[in-house]
Amino acid sequence: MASPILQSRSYHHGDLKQALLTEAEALLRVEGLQGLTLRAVSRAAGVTHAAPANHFGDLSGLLSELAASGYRRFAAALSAAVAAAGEEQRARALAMGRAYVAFARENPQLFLLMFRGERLDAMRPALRDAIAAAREVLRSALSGRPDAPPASPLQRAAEGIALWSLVHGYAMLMLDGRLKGTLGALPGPPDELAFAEAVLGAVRLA
Amino acid sequence: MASPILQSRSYHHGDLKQALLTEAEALLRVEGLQGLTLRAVSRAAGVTHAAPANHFGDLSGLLSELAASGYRRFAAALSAAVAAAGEEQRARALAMGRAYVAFARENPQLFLLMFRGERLDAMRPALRDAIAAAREVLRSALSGRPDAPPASPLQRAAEGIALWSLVHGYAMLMLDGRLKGTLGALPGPPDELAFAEAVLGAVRLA
DNA sequence: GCTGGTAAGTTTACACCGTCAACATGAATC
DNA sequence: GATTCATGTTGACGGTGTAAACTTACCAGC
Repeated sequence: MASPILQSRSYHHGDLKQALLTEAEALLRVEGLQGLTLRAVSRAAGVTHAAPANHFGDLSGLLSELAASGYRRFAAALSAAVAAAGEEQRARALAMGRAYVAFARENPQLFLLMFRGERLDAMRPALRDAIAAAREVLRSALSGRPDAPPASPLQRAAEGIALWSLVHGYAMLMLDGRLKGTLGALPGPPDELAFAEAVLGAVRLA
Repeated sequence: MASPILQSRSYHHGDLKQALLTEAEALLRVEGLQGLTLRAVSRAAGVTHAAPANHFGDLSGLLSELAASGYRRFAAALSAAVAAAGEEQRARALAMGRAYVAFARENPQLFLLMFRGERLDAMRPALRDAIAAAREVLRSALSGRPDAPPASPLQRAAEGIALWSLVHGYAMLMLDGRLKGTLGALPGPPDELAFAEAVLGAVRLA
Protein backbone atom coordinates (compact mmCIF):
# COMPACT_ATOMS: atom_id res chain seq x y z
CA MET A 1 0.00 0.00 0.00
CA ALA A 2 3.00 2.32 -0.30
CA SER A 3 2.22 5.55 -2.06
CA PRO A 4 2.88 4.88 -5.74
CA ILE A 5 3.67 8.54 -6.28
CA LEU A 6 7.00 8.31 -4.50
CA GLN A 7 8.57 5.50 -6.50
CA SER A 8 9.42 7.36 -9.65
CA ARG A 9 12.34 5.37 -11.02
CA SER A 10 11.33 1.76 -10.60
CA TYR A 11 10.48 -0.73 -13.27
CA HIS A 12 6.84 -0.23 -12.52
CA HIS A 13 5.85 3.33 -12.96
CA GLY A 14 3.25 3.58 -10.26
CA ASP A 15 0.73 5.79 -11.96
CA LEU A 16 1.47 5.33 -15.61
CA LYS A 17 -2.12 5.46 -16.73
CA GLN A 18 -2.63 9.00 -15.45
CA ALA A 19 0.83 10.04 -16.60
CA LEU A 20 0.05 8.83 -20.11
CA LEU A 21 -3.23 10.72 -20.16
CA THR A 22 -1.48 13.90 -19.01
CA GLU A 23 1.19 13.61 -21.67
CA ALA A 24 -1.43 12.73 -24.25
CA GLU A 25 -3.41 15.87 -23.55
CA ALA A 26 -0.30 18.05 -23.70
CA LEU A 27 0.64 16.43 -26.98
CA LEU A 28 -2.87 16.88 -28.32
CA ARG A 29 -2.86 20.54 -27.40
CA VAL A 30 0.51 21.26 -28.96
CA GLU A 31 0.67 18.93 -31.94
CA GLY A 32 -2.96 18.23 -32.65
CA LEU A 33 -4.57 14.87 -33.12
CA GLN A 34 -2.09 14.04 -35.87
CA GLY A 35 0.82 14.14 -33.47
CA LEU A 36 -0.95 12.20 -30.77
CA THR A 37 0.46 8.71 -31.33
CA LEU A 38 0.96 5.87 -28.92
CA ARG A 39 4.68 6.01 -29.48
CA ALA A 40 4.93 9.75 -28.95
CA VAL A 41 2.94 9.53 -25.73
CA SER A 42 5.12 6.67 -24.55
CA ARG A 43 8.27 8.64 -25.29
CA ALA A 44 6.93 11.65 -23.41
CA ALA A 45 6.17 9.46 -20.41
CA GLY A 46 9.60 7.80 -20.56
CA VAL A 47 8.28 4.35 -21.23
CA THR A 48 8.44 1.93 -24.15
CA HIS A 49 5.93 2.09 -26.92
CA ALA A 50 4.00 -1.04 -25.96
CA ALA A 51 3.40 -0.02 -22.35
CA PRO A 52 0.13 1.86 -22.96
CA ALA A 53 -1.51 -1.34 -24.17
CA ASN A 54 -1.64 -2.53 -20.56
CA HIS A 55 -3.83 0.39 -19.56
CA PHE A 56 -5.80 1.31 -22.67
CA GLY A 57 -5.77 -1.70 -24.94
CA ASP A 58 -5.27 0.17 -28.17
CA LEU A 59 -5.05 3.74 -29.42
CA SER A 60 -8.79 4.25 -29.52
CA GLY A 61 -8.85 3.27 -25.88
CA LEU A 62 -6.43 6.01 -24.95
CA LEU A 63 -8.24 8.55 -27.10
CA SER A 64 -11.53 7.52 -25.55
CA GLU A 65 -10.25 7.99 -22.00
CA LEU A 66 -8.88 11.37 -22.99
CA ALA A 67 -12.20 12.34 -24.55
CA ALA A 68 -14.00 11.12 -21.45
CA SER A 69 -11.91 13.40 -19.30
CA GLY A 70 -12.76 16.20 -21.71
CA TYR A 71 -16.47 15.48 -21.44
CA ARG A 72 -16.30 15.56 -17.66
CA ARG A 73 -14.69 19.00 -17.67
CA PHE A 74 -17.05 20.11 -20.42
CA ALA A 75 -20.09 19.09 -18.43
CA ALA A 76 -18.72 20.81 -15.33
CA ALA A 77 -18.12 24.04 -17.22
CA LEU A 78 -21.59 24.03 -18.76
CA SER A 79 -23.19 23.14 -15.47
CA ALA A 80 -21.43 25.93 -13.62
CA ALA A 81 -22.35 28.50 -16.25
CA VAL A 82 -25.99 27.48 -16.27
CA ALA A 83 -26.19 27.47 -12.49
CA ALA A 84 -24.75 30.99 -12.36
CA ALA A 85 -27.32 32.19 -14.87
CA GLY A 86 -30.30 31.95 -12.56
CA GLU A 87 -33.74 30.64 -13.32
CA GLU A 88 -34.86 32.49 -16.41
CA GLN A 89 -34.95 30.03 -19.28
CA ARG A 90 -33.46 32.14 -22.03
CA ALA A 91 -30.67 33.37 -19.76
CA ARG A 92 -29.78 29.76 -18.99
CA ALA A 93 -29.68 28.81 -22.65
CA LEU A 94 -27.51 31.81 -23.47
CA ALA A 95 -25.12 31.00 -20.62
CA MET A 96 -24.87 27.43 -21.84
CA GLY A 97 -24.12 28.61 -25.36
CA ARG A 98 -21.42 30.97 -24.16
CA ALA A 99 -19.79 28.26 -22.06
CA TYR A 100 -20.06 25.76 -24.92
CA VAL A 101 -18.25 28.04 -27.35
CA ALA A 102 -15.74 29.13 -24.72
CA PHE A 103 -14.81 25.53 -23.95
CA ALA A 104 -14.35 24.76 -27.64
CA ARG A 105 -12.17 27.82 -28.02
CA GLU A 106 -9.99 27.05 -25.02
CA ASN A 107 -9.64 23.36 -25.84
CA PRO A 108 -9.93 23.22 -29.60
CA GLN A 109 -8.15 19.95 -30.23
CA LEU A 110 -9.77 18.23 -27.28
CA PHE A 111 -13.19 19.43 -28.39
CA LEU A 112 -12.62 18.13 -31.89
CA LEU A 113 -11.50 14.79 -30.51
CA MET A 114 -14.63 14.59 -28.37
CA PHE A 115 -16.79 14.78 -31.48
CA ARG A 116 -14.59 12.59 -33.70
CA GLY A 117 -16.67 9.47 -33.36
CA GLU A 118 -14.60 7.27 -35.63
CA ARG A 119 -11.50 7.58 -33.46
CA LEU A 120 -13.32 6.78 -30.22
CA ASP A 121 -14.68 3.58 -28.75
CA ALA A 122 -18.20 4.54 -27.75
CA MET A 123 -18.53 1.32 -25.77
CA ARG A 124 -15.85 2.28 -23.24
CA PRO A 125 -17.71 2.72 -19.96
CA ALA A 126 -15.74 5.81 -18.99
CA LEU A 127 -16.58 7.52 -22.26
CA ARG A 128 -20.13 6.30 -22.39
CA ASP A 129 -20.82 7.60 -18.90
CA ALA A 130 -19.10 10.93 -19.47
CA ILE A 131 -21.07 11.53 -22.68
CA ALA A 132 -24.32 10.63 -20.97
CA ALA A 133 -23.59 13.02 -18.13
CA ALA A 134 -22.73 15.87 -20.48
CA ARG A 135 -25.83 15.18 -22.55
CA GLU A 136 -27.92 15.38 -19.42
CA VAL A 137 -26.44 18.78 -18.56
CA LEU A 138 -27.33 19.97 -22.04
CA ARG A 139 -30.82 18.56 -21.79
CA SER A 140 -31.53 20.27 -18.50
CA ALA A 141 -30.12 23.59 -19.69
CA LEU A 142 -32.12 23.57 -22.91
CA SER A 143 -35.30 21.94 -21.76
CA GLY A 144 -38.71 23.43 -21.34
CA ARG A 145 -39.94 26.91 -21.90
CA PRO A 146 -42.24 27.32 -18.96
CA ASP A 147 -43.64 30.50 -20.47
CA ALA A 148 -44.99 28.68 -23.50
CA PRO A 149 -47.98 26.38 -23.76
CA PRO A 150 -47.13 22.68 -23.42
CA ALA A 151 -45.69 21.60 -26.73
CA SER A 152 -45.68 18.21 -28.41
CA PRO A 153 -42.75 15.88 -27.72
CA LEU A 154 -41.57 16.46 -31.28
CA GLN A 155 -41.71 20.21 -30.83
CA ARG A 156 -39.87 20.10 -27.53
CA ALA A 157 -37.19 17.79 -28.92
CA ALA A 158 -36.81 19.95 -32.02
CA GLU A 159 -36.29 23.08 -29.94
CA GLY A 160 -33.62 21.44 -27.79
CA ILE A 161 -31.77 20.01 -30.76
CA ALA A 162 -32.06 23.34 -32.57
CA LEU A 163 -30.27 25.17 -29.77
CA TRP A 164 -27.65 22.44 -29.49
CA SER A 165 -27.14 22.48 -33.25
CA LEU A 166 -26.75 26.24 -33.20
CA VAL A 167 -23.98 26.33 -30.60
CA HIS A 168 -22.32 23.17 -31.84
CA GLY A 169 -22.32 24.37 -35.41
CA TYR A 170 -20.90 27.72 -34.39
CA ALA A 171 -18.14 25.99 -32.44
CA MET A 172 -17.27 23.68 -35.31
CA LEU A 173 -17.25 26.44 -37.92
CA MET A 174 -15.12 28.55 -35.60
CA LEU A 175 -12.58 25.79 -35.02
CA ASP A 176 -12.40 25.09 -38.73
CA GLY A 177 -11.59 28.74 -39.38
CA ARG A 178 -14.77 29.24 -41.37
CA LEU A 179 -15.75 32.44 -39.58
CA LYS A 180 -12.55 34.35 -40.24
CA GLY A 181 -13.76 35.93 -43.43
CA THR A 182 -17.03 37.10 -41.95
CA LEU A 183 -15.36 38.39 -38.79
CA GLY A 184 -12.63 40.20 -40.66
CA ALA A 185 -15.17 42.08 -42.75
CA LEU A 186 -16.96 43.47 -39.71
CA PRO A 187 -16.05 46.76 -38.05
CA GLY A 188 -14.01 45.96 -35.03
CA PRO A 189 -13.52 43.22 -35.87
CA PRO A 190 -15.16 41.33 -33.00
CA ASP A 191 -13.48 38.24 -31.64
CA GLU A 192 -15.12 34.85 -31.89
CA LEU A 193 -16.61 34.96 -28.42
CA ALA A 194 -18.12 38.41 -28.79
CA PHE A 195 -19.56 37.44 -32.16
CA ALA A 196 -20.98 34.28 -30.64
CA GLU A 197 -22.96 36.58 -28.38
CA ALA A 198 -24.48 38.31 -31.38
CA VAL A 199 -25.16 35.00 -33.13
CA LEU A 200 -26.89 33.48 -30.13
CA GLY A 201 -28.85 36.66 -29.64
CA ALA A 202 -30.04 36.63 -33.24
CA VAL A 203 -32.19 33.54 -32.76
CA ARG A 204 -35.51 32.94 -31.09
CA LEU A 205 -37.59 29.82 -30.79
CA ALA A 206 -40.69 29.87 -32.95
CA MET B 1 -4.21 14.45 -79.44
CA ALA B 2 -5.56 10.86 -79.48
CA SER B 3 -8.37 10.24 -77.04
CA PRO B 4 -6.67 9.15 -73.85
CA ILE B 5 -9.74 7.18 -72.83
CA LEU B 6 -9.07 4.42 -75.32
CA GLN B 7 -5.56 3.47 -74.29
CA SER B 8 -6.27 1.59 -71.10
CA ARG B 9 -3.31 -0.79 -70.87
CA SER B 10 -0.30 1.29 -71.70
CA TYR B 11 2.48 2.38 -69.42
CA HIS B 12 0.92 5.77 -69.23
CA HIS B 13 -2.59 5.55 -67.94
CA GLY B 14 -4.11 8.36 -69.92
CA ASP B 15 -6.43 9.80 -67.32
CA LEU B 16 -4.93 8.61 -64.08
CA LYS B 17 -5.75 11.75 -62.15
CA GLN B 18 -9.48 11.36 -62.64
CA ALA B 19 -9.29 7.60 -62.13
CA LEU B 20 -7.51 8.12 -58.81
CA LEU B 21 -10.13 10.61 -57.69
CA THR B 22 -12.92 8.20 -58.61
CA GLU B 23 -11.33 5.34 -56.73
CA ALA B 24 -10.58 7.63 -53.81
CA GLU B 25 -14.19 8.64 -53.48
CA ALA B 26 -15.38 5.04 -53.65
CA LEU B 27 -12.84 4.11 -51.00
CA LEU B 28 -13.87 7.05 -48.86
CA ARG B 29 -17.51 6.07 -49.08
CA VAL B 30 -16.92 2.44 -48.22
CA GLU B 31 -14.00 2.51 -45.80
CA GLY B 32 -14.14 6.02 -44.44
CA LEU B 33 -11.31 8.47 -44.22
CA GLN B 34 -9.24 5.95 -42.29
CA GLY B 35 -9.10 3.57 -45.24
CA LEU B 36 -8.40 6.27 -47.78
CA THR B 37 -4.64 5.90 -48.19
CA LEU B 38 -2.43 6.70 -51.12
CA ARG B 39 -1.46 3.06 -51.39
CA ALA B 40 -5.03 1.79 -51.28
CA VAL B 41 -6.10 4.26 -53.96
CA SER B 42 -3.13 3.27 -56.10
CA ARG B 43 -3.98 -0.41 -55.76
CA ALA B 44 -7.60 0.27 -56.71
CA ALA B 45 -6.46 2.15 -59.79
CA GLY B 46 -3.99 -0.61 -60.75
CA VAL B 47 -0.96 1.57 -60.42
CA THR B 48 2.04 1.63 -58.11
CA HIS B 49 2.00 3.46 -54.84
CA ALA B 50 4.14 6.40 -55.90
CA ALA B 51 2.17 7.27 -59.01
CA PRO B 52 -0.30 9.66 -57.33
CA ALA B 53 2.54 11.97 -56.39
CA ASN B 54 2.78 13.06 -60.00
CA HIS B 55 -0.76 14.40 -59.94
CA PHE B 56 -1.39 15.44 -56.36
CA GLY B 57 1.95 15.94 -54.71
CA ASP B 58 1.12 14.37 -51.42
CA LEU B 59 -1.87 12.89 -49.63
CA SER B 60 -3.32 16.23 -48.59
CA GLY B 61 -3.26 17.19 -52.25
CA LEU B 62 -5.42 14.24 -53.19
CA LEU B 63 -7.77 14.82 -50.27
CA SER B 64 -8.03 18.48 -51.22
CA GLU B 65 -8.98 17.73 -54.80
CA LEU B 66 -11.55 15.24 -53.57
CA ALA B 67 -12.96 17.80 -51.16
CA ALA B 68 -13.01 20.40 -53.94
CA SER B 69 -15.10 18.09 -56.08
CA GLY B 70 -17.38 17.63 -53.08
CA TYR B 71 -17.74 21.38 -52.64
CA ARG B 72 -18.65 21.83 -56.27
CA ARG B 73 -21.45 19.27 -56.05
CA PHE B 74 -22.49 20.69 -52.67
CA ALA B 75 -22.78 24.19 -54.07
CA ALA B 76 -24.73 22.91 -57.05
CA ALA B 77 -27.17 21.04 -54.82
CA LEU B 78 -27.71 24.04 -52.55
CA SER B 79 -28.07 26.37 -55.48
CA ALA B 80 -30.65 24.19 -57.19
CA ALA B 81 -32.68 23.83 -54.01
CA VAL B 82 -32.67 27.55 -53.35
CA ALA B 83 -33.59 28.38 -56.92
CA ALA B 84 -36.53 25.98 -56.76
CA ALA B 85 -37.76 27.62 -53.56
CA GLY B 86 -38.86 30.86 -55.11
CA GLU B 87 -38.34 34.36 -53.84
CA GLU B 88 -39.67 34.34 -50.29
CA GLN B 89 -36.73 34.67 -47.95
CA ARG B 90 -37.69 32.16 -45.32
CA ALA B 91 -38.61 29.55 -47.91
CA ARG B 92 -35.18 29.97 -49.46
CA ALA B 93 -33.43 29.52 -46.15
CA LEU B 94 -35.47 26.44 -45.35
CA ALA B 95 -34.74 24.93 -48.75
CA MET B 96 -31.06 25.58 -48.27
CA GLY B 97 -31.14 23.91 -44.86
CA ARG B 98 -32.92 20.87 -46.22
CA ALA B 99 -30.44 20.51 -49.07
CA TYR B 100 -27.50 21.03 -46.70
CA VAL B 101 -28.60 18.24 -44.39
CA ALA B 102 -29.57 15.99 -47.31
CA PHE B 103 -26.12 16.35 -48.86
CA ALA B 104 -24.44 15.53 -45.57
CA ARG B 105 -26.63 12.49 -45.17
CA GLU B 106 -26.04 11.19 -48.67
CA ASN B 107 -22.29 11.84 -48.60
CA PRO B 108 -21.37 11.53 -44.95
CA GLN B 109 -17.68 10.74 -45.30
CA LEU B 110 -17.19 13.28 -48.06
CA PHE B 111 -18.95 15.95 -46.03
CA LEU B 112 -16.79 15.23 -43.02
CA LEU B 113 -13.67 15.43 -45.18
CA MET B 114 -14.81 18.77 -46.57
CA PHE B 115 -14.83 20.22 -43.05
CA ARG B 116 -11.70 18.46 -41.81
CA GLY B 117 -9.38 21.41 -42.22
CA GLU B 118 -6.25 19.77 -40.89
CA ARG B 119 -6.24 17.13 -43.62
CA LEU B 120 -6.72 19.62 -46.45
CA ASP B 121 -4.44 22.11 -48.12
CA ALA B 122 -6.49 25.29 -48.10
CA MET B 123 -4.01 26.90 -50.49
CA ARG B 124 -4.81 24.53 -53.35
CA PRO B 125 -6.48 26.67 -55.99
CA ALA B 126 -9.09 24.05 -56.84
CA LEU B 127 -10.13 23.77 -53.21
CA ARG B 128 -9.90 27.45 -52.49
CA ASP B 129 -12.12 28.29 -55.45
CA ALA B 130 -14.65 25.57 -54.70
CA ILE B 131 -14.97 26.68 -51.09
CA ALA B 132 -15.38 30.30 -52.11
CA ALA B 133 -18.10 29.38 -54.60
CA ALA B 134 -19.98 27.30 -52.04
CA ARG B 135 -19.66 30.07 -49.47
CA GLU B 136 -21.14 32.50 -51.94
CA VAL B 137 -24.13 30.24 -52.53
CA LEU B 138 -24.68 30.11 -48.79
CA ARG B 139 -24.34 33.85 -48.46
CA SER B 140 -26.87 34.56 -51.17
CA ALA B 141 -29.33 32.04 -49.77
CA LEU B 142 -29.09 33.36 -46.22
CA SER B 143 -28.64 37.03 -46.86
CA GLY B 144 -31.01 39.85 -46.15
CA ARG B 145 -34.49 39.86 -44.78
CA PRO B 146 -36.14 42.42 -47.03
CA ASP B 147 -39.15 42.50 -44.73
CA ALA B 148 -37.13 43.79 -41.80
CA PRO B 149 -35.73 47.26 -41.23
CA PRO B 150 -32.14 47.67 -42.39
CA ALA B 151 -29.95 46.05 -39.77
CA SER B 152 -26.40 46.79 -38.75
CA PRO B 153 -23.61 44.87 -40.49
CA LEU B 154 -23.02 42.99 -37.24
CA GLN B 155 -26.66 42.04 -37.00
CA ARG B 156 -26.83 40.92 -40.61
CA ALA B 157 -23.64 38.87 -40.29
CA ALA B 158 -24.83 37.31 -37.04
CA GLU B 159 -28.11 36.23 -38.63
CA GLY B 160 -26.37 34.62 -41.57
CA ILE B 161 -23.88 32.79 -39.39
CA ALA B 162 -26.65 31.73 -37.02
CA LEU B 163 -28.52 29.98 -39.82
CA TRP B 164 -25.35 28.41 -41.14
CA SER B 165 -24.38 27.27 -37.65
CA LEU B 166 -27.81 25.76 -37.16
CA VAL B 167 -27.77 23.59 -40.26
CA HIS B 168 -24.08 22.78 -40.00
CA GLY B 169 -24.38 21.81 -36.37
CA TYR B 170 -27.38 19.64 -37.11
CA ALA B 171 -25.48 17.90 -39.90
CA MET B 172 -22.43 17.31 -37.72
CA LEU B 173 -24.41 16.00 -34.78
CA MET B 174 -26.37 13.76 -37.12
CA LEU B 175 -23.26 12.32 -38.73
CA ASP B 176 -21.68 11.72 -35.34
CA GLY B 177 -24.75 9.75 -34.28
CA ARG B 178 -25.59 12.22 -31.56
CA LEU B 179 -29.27 12.48 -32.51
CA LYS B 180 -30.05 8.79 -32.30
CA GLY B 181 -31.13 8.89 -28.67
CA THR B 182 -33.41 11.85 -29.17
CA LEU B 183 -34.91 10.43 -32.36
CA GLY B 184 -35.44 7.00 -30.88
CA ALA B 185 -37.39 8.44 -27.98
CA LEU B 186 -39.88 10.22 -30.23
CA PRO B 187 -43.10 8.64 -31.49
CA GLY B 188 -42.50 7.48 -34.97
CA PRO B 189 -39.61 7.71 -34.77
CA PRO B 190 -38.94 10.33 -37.44
CA ASP B 191 -35.93 9.93 -39.66
CA GLU B 192 -33.12 12.45 -39.62
CA LEU B 193 -34.42 14.41 -42.59
CA ALA B 194 -37.95 14.71 -41.29
CA PHE B 195 -36.65 15.77 -37.90
CA ALA B 196 -34.41 18.35 -39.56
CA GLU B 197 -37.60 19.88 -40.88
CA ALA B 198 -38.93 20.28 -37.35
CA VAL B 199 -35.61 21.61 -36.09
CA LEU B 200 -35.33 24.21 -38.82
CA GLY B 201 -38.95 25.17 -38.29
CA ALA B 202 -38.41 25.68 -34.57
CA VAL B 203 -36.19 28.70 -35.08
CA ARG B 204 -36.90 32.30 -36.01
CA LEU B 205 -34.57 35.25 -36.34
CA ALA B 206 -34.96 37.77 -33.57
C1' DG C 1 9.67 -15.31 5.39
C1' DC C 2 9.36 -17.81 1.54
C1' DT C 3 6.94 -18.78 -2.77
C1' DG C 4 3.89 -18.74 -6.50
C1' DG C 5 0.77 -15.87 -9.23
C1' DT C 6 0.04 -11.94 -11.70
C1' DA C 7 0.01 -7.09 -13.12
C1' DA C 8 3.00 -4.06 -15.57
C1' DG C 9 6.87 -2.90 -18.77
C1' DT C 10 10.21 -4.56 -22.35
C1' DT C 11 11.70 -6.59 -26.52
C1' DT C 12 11.12 -8.10 -30.93
C1' DA C 13 8.70 -8.66 -35.04
C1' DC C 14 5.32 -7.62 -38.58
C1' DA C 15 2.43 -5.22 -41.83
C1' DC C 16 1.14 -0.90 -43.32
C1' DC C 17 1.76 3.89 -44.16
C1' DG C 18 3.70 8.54 -46.70
C1' DT C 19 7.57 10.34 -48.84
C1' DC C 20 11.73 10.58 -51.42
C1' DA C 21 15.37 9.61 -54.95
C1' DA C 22 16.79 7.11 -58.82
C1' DC C 23 15.27 5.01 -62.71
C1' DA C 24 12.36 3.40 -66.88
C1' DT C 25 9.11 4.40 -70.28
C1' DG C 26 7.12 6.51 -74.01
C1' DA C 27 4.70 10.54 -76.04
C1' DA C 28 5.48 15.05 -77.97
C1' DT C 29 8.30 18.45 -79.97
C1' DC C 30 11.89 20.34 -82.64
C1' DG D 1 15.17 10.89 -85.99
C1' DA D 2 17.02 12.90 -81.55
C1' DT D 3 15.76 14.99 -77.40
C1' DT D 4 13.03 16.55 -73.80
C1' DC D 5 9.92 15.93 -70.36
C1' DA D 6 5.77 14.27 -68.14
C1' DT D 7 4.35 10.03 -66.23
C1' DG D 8 4.81 5.60 -63.89
C1' DT D 9 8.06 2.14 -61.41
C1' DT D 10 11.28 0.52 -58.05
C1' DG D 11 13.37 0.41 -53.81
C1' DA D 12 14.45 2.40 -49.52
C1' DC D 13 13.60 4.98 -45.22
C1' DG D 14 11.54 6.19 -40.92
C1' DG D 15 7.19 6.30 -38.77
C1' DT D 16 2.99 3.99 -37.10
C1' DG D 17 -0.25 0.31 -34.34
C1' DT D 18 -0.52 -4.20 -32.74
C1' DA D 19 0.61 -8.80 -31.13
C1' DA D 20 3.51 -12.42 -28.87
C1' DA D 21 7.12 -13.77 -25.93
C1' DC D 22 9.74 -12.40 -22.30
C1' DT D 23 11.25 -9.97 -17.82
C1' DT D 24 10.49 -7.68 -13.67
C1' DA D 25 8.73 -6.92 -9.21
C1' DC D 26 4.79 -6.53 -6.28
C1' DC D 27 1.42 -9.01 -3.40
C1' DA D 28 -1.19 -12.78 -1.33
C1' DG D 29 -1.25 -17.01 1.00
C1' DC D 30 0.91 -20.23 3.38
